[in-house]
Amino acid sequence: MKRDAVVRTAARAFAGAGFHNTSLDDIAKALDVTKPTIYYYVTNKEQLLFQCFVTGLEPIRTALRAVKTAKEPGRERLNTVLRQYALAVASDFGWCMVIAEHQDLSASMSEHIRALKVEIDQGIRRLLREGVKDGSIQPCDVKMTAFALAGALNWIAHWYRANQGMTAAQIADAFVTIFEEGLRPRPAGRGRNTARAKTRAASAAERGAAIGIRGKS
Amino acid sequence: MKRDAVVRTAARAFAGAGFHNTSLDDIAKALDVTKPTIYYYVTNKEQLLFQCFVTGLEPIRTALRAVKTAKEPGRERLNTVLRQYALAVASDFGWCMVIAEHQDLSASMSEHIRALKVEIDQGIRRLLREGVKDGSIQPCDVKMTAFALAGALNWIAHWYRANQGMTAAQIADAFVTIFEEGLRPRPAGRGRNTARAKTRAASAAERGAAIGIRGKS
DNA sequence: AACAAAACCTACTTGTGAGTAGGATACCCG
DNA sequence: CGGGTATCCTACTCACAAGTAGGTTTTGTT
Repeated sequence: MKRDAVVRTAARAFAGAGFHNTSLDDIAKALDVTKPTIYYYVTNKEQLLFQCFVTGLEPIRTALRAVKTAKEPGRERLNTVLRQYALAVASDFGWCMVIAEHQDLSASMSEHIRALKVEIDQGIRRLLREGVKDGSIQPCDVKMTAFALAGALNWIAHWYRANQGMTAAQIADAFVTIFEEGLRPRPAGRGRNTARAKTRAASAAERGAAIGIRGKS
Repeated sequence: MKRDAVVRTAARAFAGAGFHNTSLDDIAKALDVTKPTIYYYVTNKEQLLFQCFVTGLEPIRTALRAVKTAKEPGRERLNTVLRQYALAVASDFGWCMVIAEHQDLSASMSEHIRALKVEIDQGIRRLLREGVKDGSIQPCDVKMTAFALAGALNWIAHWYRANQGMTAAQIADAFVTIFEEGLRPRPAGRGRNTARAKTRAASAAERGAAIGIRGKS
């Protein structure tokens, strides 16, 4: 559907200049059409953002549903979701689903979005709880941990640019490792992933800011 | 200075409705003055945002400078900075320093902000490297770890509201613990913070979304 | 009191961007 | 070929918010 192309183009435009700094004329120009054409496919600028939102969130919801029936331990299932999460955030719609503010949406759409986010949040907490129960995850403050995970992953949308060094999948792996291992040194030799722990020590002293300005990564 | 009150009020307004959804008339009304009065204290709407930015970032920079001379191991120094970071993000200026986009600033100011952010990022990476070197931090991908830390902390600005359960300091502690321990279970008994590890298992099954909608936390 | 500087106001201009009216062209199906 | 539908256009309206012109009040100082 052409409508999808409109939404995708809008998502890229929003990600590039921000929602309020992107006029519908801009989007139209990127599509080589005029503004009324956009309105033929969508009713609102608001609805456009909403669509980006939902489209971006969808793969995460799917992943959450998928692991619900899996028989792996909680941590593995969580990791699966986190990887999909990272991919989604690094997609064209990542910016919209993460940065877009509910202030820019009407009450009803805002509530809809909120519901979707709550669903994802609860799904992650659920996996955490189950992981703790089956012993694959360290006992922890589930709520805060979910916030930390979501924050770290969401933030990817701020700094990730495609075709600049790492792929989204590599980033996902790196993050999973970081969250699994923790900063405090673990007794070496023991545990099952000593090998992996070694590969990840490749730290590059490149320039760039973790805080969220787009520059050299 | 009254100018500070203007900036602080602006910060709160921006945090509440977003930069573009906040008119200077709004800010003026919140201060019980009129728009031209704002322009008496500040030249631009842009400069207003810029000031919020710098004000919010300042305590983090200070903390980074402070730990530079400390003699503690890297992990302890990093934790100190992370705690200060969390406090800053949870402050009135948190939203501005985290969410505000460089798109809304002129080239020069944007560059200025970027420099400050790079400074903080590099400071964190430095602490990570030093921690790895002195053995207080697990070998890891320093760049990605800095991104994950910054992301998790920055995200606090999206969901934290003062006077709703946790204080900023408690959140900071929770996050530090999460990042220190990691999700993968550690061999019990050993290590120095078994006690702390117990206290943090207090997970409450409250409702709310980690993704960033403001509701019941 | 007198004067100046600081602080603040009312009443504008102006640009921009969302959204619309109404019409033209292209495409499809009998 | 003819009529209907889908797609897209030119040319507007309109509201809102940033920023300004120019004046008034308040405050401090000698």
